[in-house]
Amino acid sequence: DYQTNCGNCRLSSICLPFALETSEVDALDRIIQRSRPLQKGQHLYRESDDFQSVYAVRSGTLKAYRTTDDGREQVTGFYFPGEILGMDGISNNTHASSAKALETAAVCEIPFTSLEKLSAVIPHLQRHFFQLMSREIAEDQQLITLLSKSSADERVAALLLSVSTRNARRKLSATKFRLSMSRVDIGNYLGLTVETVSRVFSRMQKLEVLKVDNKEIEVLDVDALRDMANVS
Amino acid sequence: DYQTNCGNCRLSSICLPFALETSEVDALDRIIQRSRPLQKGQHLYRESDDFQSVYAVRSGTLKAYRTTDDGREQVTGFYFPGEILGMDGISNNTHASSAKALETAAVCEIPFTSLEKLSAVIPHLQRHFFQLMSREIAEDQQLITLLSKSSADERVAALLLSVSTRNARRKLSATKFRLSMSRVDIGNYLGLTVETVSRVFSRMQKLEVLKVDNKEIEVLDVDALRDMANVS
DNA sequence: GCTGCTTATTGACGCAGGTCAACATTCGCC
DNA sequence: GGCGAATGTTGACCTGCGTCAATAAGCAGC
Repeated sequence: DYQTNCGNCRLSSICLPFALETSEVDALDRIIQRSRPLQKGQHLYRESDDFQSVYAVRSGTLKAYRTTDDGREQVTGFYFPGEILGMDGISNNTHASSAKALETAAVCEIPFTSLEKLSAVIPHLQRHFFQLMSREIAEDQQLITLLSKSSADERVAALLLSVSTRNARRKLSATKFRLSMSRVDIGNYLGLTVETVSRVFSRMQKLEVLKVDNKEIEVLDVDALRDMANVS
Repeated sequence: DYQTNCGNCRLSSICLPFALETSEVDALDRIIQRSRPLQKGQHLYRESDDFQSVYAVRSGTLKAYRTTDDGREQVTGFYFPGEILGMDGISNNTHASSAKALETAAVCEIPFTSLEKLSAVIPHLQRHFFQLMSREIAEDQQLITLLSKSSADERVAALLLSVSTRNARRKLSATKFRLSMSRVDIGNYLGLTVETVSRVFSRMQKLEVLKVDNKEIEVLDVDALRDMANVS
């Protein structure tokens, strides 16, 4: 099958609580389903699908988005390997957003009822999922602040720093990476138009903060980028 | 003391899972702490306080906000009776936002470690808190969409409809109510300036969608308001 | 390689909402 | 009830980003 188990998964440090014992990891492993990879553009789930599972990204990137009442799309997040998505579906037993692969991607499916049962007997696991959801709330609130208060430059800088940090966590380069999402998706996520995103990239390149070659990004001056994002 | 228990609380339909048995409600009651009311302007908790508890609003209104790196404030939510706040603190054992009373307000304090323990033995309760957190995520995502895609008119209309709905849930008037938050807070929450909020209210009044008398709002034409908010 | 299609860049222009300023109203406090 | 401070309203002006349009660069399929 597609990958043996959580015990030898190098993403488990991001995805699982530290404190699990081997027997507990095995129990979790038994409920997790690994299926064949999604192709670029394929959906993992769609808005208003029945909610069954949450998903951990094994490889590739996904975007989550919801469709507004007037038919437009709002990207609500990007998900990288080790990150978990689908938790917004728990409240109504219906997915509140859709999730689509931005490139070939593999996920671990975690059936939620099994997870609940297991959580009741593994306190660390229950705690872990409470924490994951809480983190998602805190992150959404940061995005809210970004959308409500920041300029185009600040928004783009903040996204780049976020991608950079998340890459570092997976032992990838924090300064040189490929953006798997299109400019449209970036703009949509940040509440900007494609044109504005493109202009910000150009400006940052002119200021020698970035080197931009289509989706390949190199951060030349992290401090300057931090300044632009207004973070300490 | 301040209110006897959850069993006879008329907000329990909003705040608790339906399916709890009497003995389970009693168990919950035993961990909940009810203290004296907060005065207007008083804090329930502050950003970076140790996280101990989540809180259910018993009466009054609170606002949650976080302070940005450059010292400005971002209002992330308003909390009405029956609603639960503080869940963003779980992930770091530190509150990610501050909560302040907008008027005299009473809350039930729910110590989180006790809640976790109880959740492990009352499946409905565990489920309920997963759902509450999931709902918070879904609501934040709606706000994200609002901030990212909507005009000033749409934002204000959406907020008014939200307040209206939440009033209705508590058997209060859906069309005539007092906004406990200031124009500054509304603007801050919606990513608008006070002036813009004020102008939108004036415009809606001129269009006979609302009657505005300072904080007293009467919705004269719900359908028009829904149209302005772009919802079906 | 070429062809058509999708995605990205750049420029010119307009407007929704921000900013600044003056004034009005409300509210807490004595 | 009166006073001062905080909050809300309205107007005039300005600007950052959206819109529209033209062009360029990637990319999949043949």
